[in-house]
Amino acid sequence: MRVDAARNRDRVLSAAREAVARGDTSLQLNELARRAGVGVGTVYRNFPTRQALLEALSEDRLLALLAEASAALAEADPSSGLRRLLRAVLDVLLADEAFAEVLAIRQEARSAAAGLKTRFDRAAEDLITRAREAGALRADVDAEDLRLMVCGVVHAARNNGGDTDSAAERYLAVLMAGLRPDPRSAVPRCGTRSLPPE
Amino acid sequence: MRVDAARNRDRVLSAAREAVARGDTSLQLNELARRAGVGVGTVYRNFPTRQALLEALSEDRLLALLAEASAALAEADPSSGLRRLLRAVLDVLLADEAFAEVLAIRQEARSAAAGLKTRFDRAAEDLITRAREAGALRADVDAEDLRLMVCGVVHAARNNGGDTDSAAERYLAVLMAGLRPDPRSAVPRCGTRSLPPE
Amino acid sequence: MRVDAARNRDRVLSAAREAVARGDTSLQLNELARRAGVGVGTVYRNFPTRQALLEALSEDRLLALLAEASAALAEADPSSGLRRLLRAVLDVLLADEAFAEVLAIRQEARSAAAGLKTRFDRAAEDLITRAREAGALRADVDAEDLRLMVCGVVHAARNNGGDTDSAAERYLAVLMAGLRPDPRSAVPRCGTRSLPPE
Amino acid sequence: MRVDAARNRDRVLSAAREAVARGDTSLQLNELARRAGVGVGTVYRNFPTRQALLEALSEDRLLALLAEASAALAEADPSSGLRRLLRAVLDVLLADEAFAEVLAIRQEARSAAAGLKTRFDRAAEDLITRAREAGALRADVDAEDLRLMVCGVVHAARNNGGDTDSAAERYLAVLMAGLRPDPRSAVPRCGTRSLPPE
DNA sequence: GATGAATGAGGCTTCATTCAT
DNA sequence: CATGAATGAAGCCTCATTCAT
Repeated sequence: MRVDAARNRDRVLSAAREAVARGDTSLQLNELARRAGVGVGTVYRNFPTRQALLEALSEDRLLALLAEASAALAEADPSSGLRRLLRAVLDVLLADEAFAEVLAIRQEARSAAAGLKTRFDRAAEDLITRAREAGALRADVDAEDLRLMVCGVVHAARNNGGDTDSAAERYLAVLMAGLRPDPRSAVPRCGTRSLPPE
Repeated sequence: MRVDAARNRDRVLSAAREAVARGDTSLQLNELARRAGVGVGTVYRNFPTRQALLEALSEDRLLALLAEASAALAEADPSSGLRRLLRAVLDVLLADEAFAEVLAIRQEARSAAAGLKTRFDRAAEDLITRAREAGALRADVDAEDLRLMVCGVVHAARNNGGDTDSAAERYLAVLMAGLRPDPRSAVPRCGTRSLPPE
Repeated sequence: MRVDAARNRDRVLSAAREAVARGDTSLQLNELARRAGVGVGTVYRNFPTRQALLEALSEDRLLALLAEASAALAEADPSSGLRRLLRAVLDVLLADEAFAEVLAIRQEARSAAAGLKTRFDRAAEDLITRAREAGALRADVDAEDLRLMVCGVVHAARNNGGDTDSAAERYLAVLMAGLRPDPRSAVPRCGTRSLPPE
Repeated sequence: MRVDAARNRDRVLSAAREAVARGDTSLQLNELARRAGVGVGTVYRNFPTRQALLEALSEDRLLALLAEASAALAEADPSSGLRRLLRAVLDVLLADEAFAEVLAIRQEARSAAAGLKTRFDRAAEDLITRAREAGALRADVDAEDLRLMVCGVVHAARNNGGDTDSAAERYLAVLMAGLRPDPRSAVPRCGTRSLPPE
């Protein structure tokens, strides 16, 4: 019966993913059960609350982002590593509207997703430290800030009247530019290397 | 009886403002009627939908921001004028959580608020153009982008675990830094103006 | 509309009384609404909880019992006054199964029924004191005790396999006999008036 | 495997006893299975209904009461024998809230508990007859009446706002006093036996 | 205009029972 | 025999909106 149970659980998750893809992030457990062709009780057994379902949906995403963070850390250039990670977060958020809730909202529960999020923040912190030491990142932002600002970018882009993706593109560019340490405060003298060599 | 009607409308608006100030942005018309000491029907007559109420609430805010835009345009320095406006928007959004919905969401209706928002965007556009010509602003953002990005900043700050205001402060700093034209593309030369010669 | 509202309220109460009379004391608000031919919301507006409905149902009963208590107090013989009241309580409980919940359960809410119950207990206390002073009632029971013991009598009688009423009759007789002060402790001497004159 | 089955059954019973001791008499079979560390199916096999479980739980109690009835019958004084039995019933009921359901409710099934209850009633009947003949018990109560009245006493005591045990104590005293034959009908004479001559 | 009672669809959740493994 | 996942009817309650007065 392990197999059956797993299949049902997957059906629910699939239905949820489909709903999110359709742009319906309400994730009503009853409705989901109907769509998944499964009893309400089954949904409730697996995911007692919408939040639990949301977190289950997010685990894959978080694992992918963790992998991305590792890859970013493996890059030689701290700045481009960081850029890569922010991009990756942005892409996931654009693809999965519901995921923003998990990434933005402060988790209270002791859950797998909360753990992964913490691990992700730690990985990001490593990148951040490295970038900061390389002079590529301003001093007053930490992993949580970055995470939330990317969420902010997506939030803004989604409300844009035109193309969400291209808006996100531009807003991310603004964010990344804004993350460079302030040249005025950092290297105020002309003739120094405040710019990368062309 | 015109007076009575106006007073009732005001009562509802007051109750709504109070609710928002309390952090309750659900603005349930029934509940509001109760708090305002007014029949539900009265609320519905004046504000057929939550959205209508929201927009009514926003008119003051939008007028204030319009005034702010004028003042900003009156400033000598284009860059500081722009900064001033962004700050003002941020402050209003921090003070009024519901206002973000009006500022961020694409209006459909032919409403007073929609008109004011358009006027605000136009005023901002003036500031933007001036700042861009002064080389203080990157080329790829318009008034809508700015508006939405500030909403994004507030969105991010509100989800910050610590102090919302200080987070907003930092995020706005990042945004403003990011809005400067990319020094790499600008071919900056020591002692020259920061814009490429036309 | 006051009239309409009152009629609806009464319909619900009637439906509830009918249900109780049928022996259904579950008083499910949805079901009641259906039977009363009224929207669920209407029931919930008038009686937010089953308990509230129960108490509303009880008010008549409690008023009747209060009147009975007055009448009992007006009787010359303390003992027969008390007997009369216990009988009255018993009769009401036999006629209305749901009423036992109100009479037995400790009310927490500030409700009309709670107030009436308190008033009833006070009235009973007067009877009790008088009977006690007349040597017709043992010293170790108060109004609450009497109330609960009559509930106990009904509880027992309802579970009797035979005729509930006749069982109640007998159990009440036992109770009333048990309430007389213990002749051994009270008037231990032969030749005194421990018995009423024949 | 017979051993396993028995152990499982015992686990369920233990869990049920524990629940009752905790004051939870709902005895939900699912919940019980979880607590007992046993599958739901196992619970259902052993106790198809809550009632069945209740009766299984009661067998010990009923056996104990049967023993008590024998002991009471062995006492020289009919009156004190009866008192002893009522006390014992009361104590069991106070200790086990669920047991009242078995003792009070009319059993339908052909069950072990029903049989024991009948045997108990028969044993009580012996005591009753003896007490009646000794003039210590009124004529209009039988074993079922006594059983139910003690249930009534517990019912009343549980609803008392103060200490359940002390209330039960008092109510039992009232019951026992009430069980004595009515002195008025007995034509009592000073110095004579309290029974009329046959 | 104002009132607020009425409506009832809609969403949520539990739990007794079954049954595939 | 044991397991425990699955089921879904059944109950609960809210709230946006209408409409009789």
